[in-house]
Amino acid sequence: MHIPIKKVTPETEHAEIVGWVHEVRDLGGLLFFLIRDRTGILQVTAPKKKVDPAVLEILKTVSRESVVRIRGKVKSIDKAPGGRELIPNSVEILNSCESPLLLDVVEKVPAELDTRLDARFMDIRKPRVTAVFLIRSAVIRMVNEFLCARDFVHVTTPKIVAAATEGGTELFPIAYFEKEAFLSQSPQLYKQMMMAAGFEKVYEIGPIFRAEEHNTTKHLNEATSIDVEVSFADHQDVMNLLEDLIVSVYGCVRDTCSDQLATLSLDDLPVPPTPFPRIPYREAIDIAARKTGESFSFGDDIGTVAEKAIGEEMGQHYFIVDWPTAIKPYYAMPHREDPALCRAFDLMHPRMELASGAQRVHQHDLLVEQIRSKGLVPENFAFYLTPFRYGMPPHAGWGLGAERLVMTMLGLNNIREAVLFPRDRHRMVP
RNA sequence: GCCCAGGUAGUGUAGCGGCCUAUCAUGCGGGCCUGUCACGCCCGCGACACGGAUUCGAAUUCCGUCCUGGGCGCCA
Repeated sequence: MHIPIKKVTPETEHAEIVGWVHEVRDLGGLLFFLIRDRTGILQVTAPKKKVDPAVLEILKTVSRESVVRIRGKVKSIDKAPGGRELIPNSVEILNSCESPLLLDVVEKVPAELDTRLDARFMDIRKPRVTAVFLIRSAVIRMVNEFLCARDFVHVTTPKIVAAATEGGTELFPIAYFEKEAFLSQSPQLYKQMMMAAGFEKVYEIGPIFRAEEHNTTKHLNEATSIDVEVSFADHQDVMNLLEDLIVSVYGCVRDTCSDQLATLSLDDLPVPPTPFPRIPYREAIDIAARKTGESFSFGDDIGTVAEKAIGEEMGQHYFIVDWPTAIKPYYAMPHREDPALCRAFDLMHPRMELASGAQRVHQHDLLVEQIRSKGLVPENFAFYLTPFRYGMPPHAGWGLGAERLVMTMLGLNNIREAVLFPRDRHRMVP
């Protein structure tokens, strides 16, 4: 049986490995092959005079990125990468690879993102890209573990929805038999209904769809949202939960993904310092005004320039709290003493927004009033409002963008780097 | 959606009216090489997005089309 390349150490005697031919160096009397699998790279060394001529014959014909199985004797040697190399006894080409390659897996020559995404399967073979997705996998696993450990119920809510009820963003219309339906922009309404169902703590990690024609490095038309909703909790409670989650995920990545972090030259991944500052919206726009020289009025949304300026000033993760009720969704709970402000918050990384959440309105009549004040028609989503008349507990929650979390954690320049097959304004394939 | 910048071998680039039979790197094919690790050396292969216009002459200027990147807006 083959073993992962990472498990081949200077102490190993014999090994069988399977993987891709990463690089070939023919020195004449000596052949070097670098064989790559998900876990690492191993040098296979073939001195022409010492290896079986039949093995040599196969080795001489194998093209880069072909899939091979190699058995041999492991030699401990300082000169080889990782202090060990494999002297082959047998070589089998499981599938040969065409040439030229679609892009350079060894990264001697860079490839543009567009080229990379067209040949994504091959792009992902690059150790640096593999590392990003192994870390992403670890992040998602840790979010699951973190929330399970706190008695959260994992739920799955529909992605095909009947109406554009939530407002805020454009939705993708789809044909649903003889009716029009939409792809869900967020599980918001459903996770709130789960509060009425009595689950108390729910989470979902799933796709969300936004039909915005944006063209930026931090937006996707299909993204992954980590959504949480908690009964008998307020905005402060769920902010604390979110902060704990972020710190915990960073810590776990640092502890369990050291190989991948090293591949990305991020050996010292800093865990964000806590507590994350909570700055009121008014203070945030003051900072933006001071840093940019532009003027902002209460009720203005925080645009890209302001967001950057505030992020620069803060220099770490932070929350913006006490948002104007007018620019947050109807389900955000207004402050009792000042209804112009609400119990909504955004979690910010210096580069961008990561999450937004709020204590929700749980009183039916107030919710209806707020829906009307946003110019929406309550009758259009009775399915959502009904539970509020039959014992809806007070609750709060948030939604966190998984891609943005990974992107900011690893310092990726483009959010597309954090998605296997990104969907943007112009790309549906592959 | 607006604005800007682009599309040159498989990949990444240089060239920006005639010195272009188009540069360099990588790759691929052939040759030499026993410790490479971006192996090295020699020979060769391979490209101006598409359509139109201007011009004696267009990769280079202009118009249109398609495609891409970035900034902003919108949005999370």
